[in-house]
Amino acid sequence: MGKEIGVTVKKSEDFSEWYTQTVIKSELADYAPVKGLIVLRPDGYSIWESLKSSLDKKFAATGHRNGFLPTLIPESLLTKEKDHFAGFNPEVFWVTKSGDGELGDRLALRPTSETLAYTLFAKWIRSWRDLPLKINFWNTALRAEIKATKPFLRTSEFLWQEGHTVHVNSEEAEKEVTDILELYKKTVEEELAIPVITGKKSEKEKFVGAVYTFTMEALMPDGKALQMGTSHFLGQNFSKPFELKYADKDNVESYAWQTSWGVSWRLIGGMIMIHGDDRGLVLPPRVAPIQVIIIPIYYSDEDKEKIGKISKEIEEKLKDAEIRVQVDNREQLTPGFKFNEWEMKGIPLRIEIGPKDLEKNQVTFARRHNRQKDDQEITGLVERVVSELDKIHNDMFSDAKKILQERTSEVDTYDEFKTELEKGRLIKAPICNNPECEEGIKEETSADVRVITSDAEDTSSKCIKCSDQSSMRPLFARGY
RNA sequence: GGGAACGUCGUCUAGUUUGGCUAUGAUGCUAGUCUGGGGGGCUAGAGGUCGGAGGUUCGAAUCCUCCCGUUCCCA
Repeated sequence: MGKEIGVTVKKSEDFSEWYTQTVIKSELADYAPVKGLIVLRPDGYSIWESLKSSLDKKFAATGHRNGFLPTLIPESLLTKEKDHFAGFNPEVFWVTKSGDGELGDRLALRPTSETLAYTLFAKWIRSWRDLPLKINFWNTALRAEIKATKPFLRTSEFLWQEGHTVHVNSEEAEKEVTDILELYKKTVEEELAIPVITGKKSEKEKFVGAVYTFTMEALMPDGKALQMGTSHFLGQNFSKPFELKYADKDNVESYAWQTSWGVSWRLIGGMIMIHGDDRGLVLPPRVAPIQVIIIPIYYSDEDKEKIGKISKEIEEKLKDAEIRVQVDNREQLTPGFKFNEWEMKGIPLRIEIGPKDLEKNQVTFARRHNRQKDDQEITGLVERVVSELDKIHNDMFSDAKKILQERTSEVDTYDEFKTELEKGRLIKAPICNNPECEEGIKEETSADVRVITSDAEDTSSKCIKCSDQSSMRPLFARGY
């Protein structure tokens, strides 16, 4: 009876289907009429806004300012840095017409903004006094996805932010790259309760055009790793073709040093996969559009009035404490229906208020992440809600962290590697410097080097592929 | 990159094999009523031209062609 309102498959049995149903049924997003595009509904957009505001505060505190760039980039600009363009070329959408007329120079819908931004930066920067330049853009990027798309994880247009900075020297730029990575890690852990592993990308997996790329990776329940954010050291790879030069204190012209970095709504996809369960979404409290849902329960008109009043009072008090709270006053629905609906939508804390509770001057708390219920005195309720939400966040984070640790393996042979990979593990394994070994492993197992952690150096082991002396012990996994 | 499945009221769906009456049922929606501590009951009502375009035919949701979109599985 009406069970199909909820998610109809188990997370552990059909992960892909579970994910799609959870996204659509919880009303975070819906499909757009064009292939590969999704629409963010208010609950989904609200989560994005929370992330945005948290990041904006941190960006501002570290001296970054926001700007806005147009969506269209002329072909001549996009192709200026050859490797960079080659990396994006197959995914670029082109605009070739305006009305009935053909355009002379066709225009790309930006797959990323480096070339456009750096053309402008070159105009704006004259002297060392103009540096550092630290700008961030909240926008969308468009990349034609040929492969099967998935809401939030792979779509042809996605929301993201891209930061671009310009510095006088390499040291300052490289510090920016690691500072941003740390800022991202903090945001993901503190807002989304997702534990990540940070480090470098391999030469093979780095951003096209970058000198090197830092990444943070999270492990999903199906054993695949999800890249949650990247921070690139661009060196002078772009400043040279874009003539991004400045006069230093001795009035000598030098090419500037650059970084770029970004996170996208993929973070929301990661959050859904990591925390969700068979009943649907489980939202981390700090980004939940509604943190507390109050369900009034009553039998008689008299109770209805009393309970309505107290629900309203509690709502007001929680609002004063800046908690995102809502009373579910819908009269046509039974409490049981509401419980299930809000659980599917992942609301972290539910407060039930009924006649039995009122008699004892208490309410019932029901937590989404572990489904525990207990009674709470009405006196001092606001403080307890605040601490409960923090506790829920901490529980969710430590649970996720425990799982990540349990699912990280260390191996020394290719056989063990393959066995662990089939178990859906993140695997630490020694590899040599020869790029063919990394390539070969990817071809044979479809696992790649996800991240080279700062402690990954290892010259005393044997490469799992060729048995030569190893150079490092990075983390491998299959990726999204 | 390869393979498979699918598209019919808001949602899930019957009907397609073998073309033929007013396109089936449930759920949701609206109104009323009784209810209400884990997806309520009853009564009445509204809601679809069958993903789109073309074609075959006296007649197409059903057959053919193309297009659009979605899902799942394997590199």
